[in-house]
Amino acid sequence: MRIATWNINSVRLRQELVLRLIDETAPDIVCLQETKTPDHSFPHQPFIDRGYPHIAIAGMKGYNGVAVISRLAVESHEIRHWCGKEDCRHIAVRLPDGTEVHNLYIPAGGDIPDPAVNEKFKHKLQFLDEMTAWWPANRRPDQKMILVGDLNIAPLEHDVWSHKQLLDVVSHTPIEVAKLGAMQSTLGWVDSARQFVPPDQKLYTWWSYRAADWQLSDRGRRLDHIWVTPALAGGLKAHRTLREARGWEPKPSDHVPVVVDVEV
DNA sequence: ATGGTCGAGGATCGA
Repeated sequence: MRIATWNINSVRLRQELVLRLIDETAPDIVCLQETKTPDHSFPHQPFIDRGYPHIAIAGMKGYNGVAVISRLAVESHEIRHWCGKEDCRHIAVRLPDGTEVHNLYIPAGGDIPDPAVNEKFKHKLQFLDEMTAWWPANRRPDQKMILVGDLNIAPLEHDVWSHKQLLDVVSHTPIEVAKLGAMQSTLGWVDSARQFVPPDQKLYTWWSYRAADWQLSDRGRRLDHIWVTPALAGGLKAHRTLREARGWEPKPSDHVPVVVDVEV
């Protein structure tokens, strides 16, 4: 199976770019985050026409939103809620063979890395805590599962352009990294990109819109991830981070797709 | 140290 994840930052504005990803990489399943549209205005038809008729979405007006677009049959889907909010950050699909794909958009967390003064950061940490409790209570490491999405955390030193300068910047603070690590440990989730790109090598999936020249400054972060359970880890075959998509015209997302091949 | 740019939706808010 080939699976892709991409924070698209408005699926209506960038549906042509999603089709370009499909044409260039031929994934079986595409997971999107920040679709930013209610379900009634999600653009189903372009994906159906491309051979991806199995679509599961959880959208809302203006913010967040996740979608799974598949050319493989999907047996069922489930929209999950966290922190008492219905804010469209998690949709899971179950394939006929029992494999589950969990598509996540973890809260970004605002600017100030202090839960006492920043409600958004508090929400991010609580979201991680709730998920960390949920996985071992509801799923087993021997179940075939893929967790993808914009996790809004760059856990490793070389997942950011400057480890030192980002230690107190939300997305790379020690408390977030520790909580993401705790969630990863619950089922022994394997970080697929780092199975192919050594941890001492820089790897990013996001570059700010605010840079004058994203390529020149190259101040990126690896916020987008594909994890698999131990049951699938031995089947990992390939990984691509599509850095070039940061320059796709006319209006690139600030995130790029990550694509993984895994035997299921 | 600061400000820089996007998208949604029609003023700010969130990233």
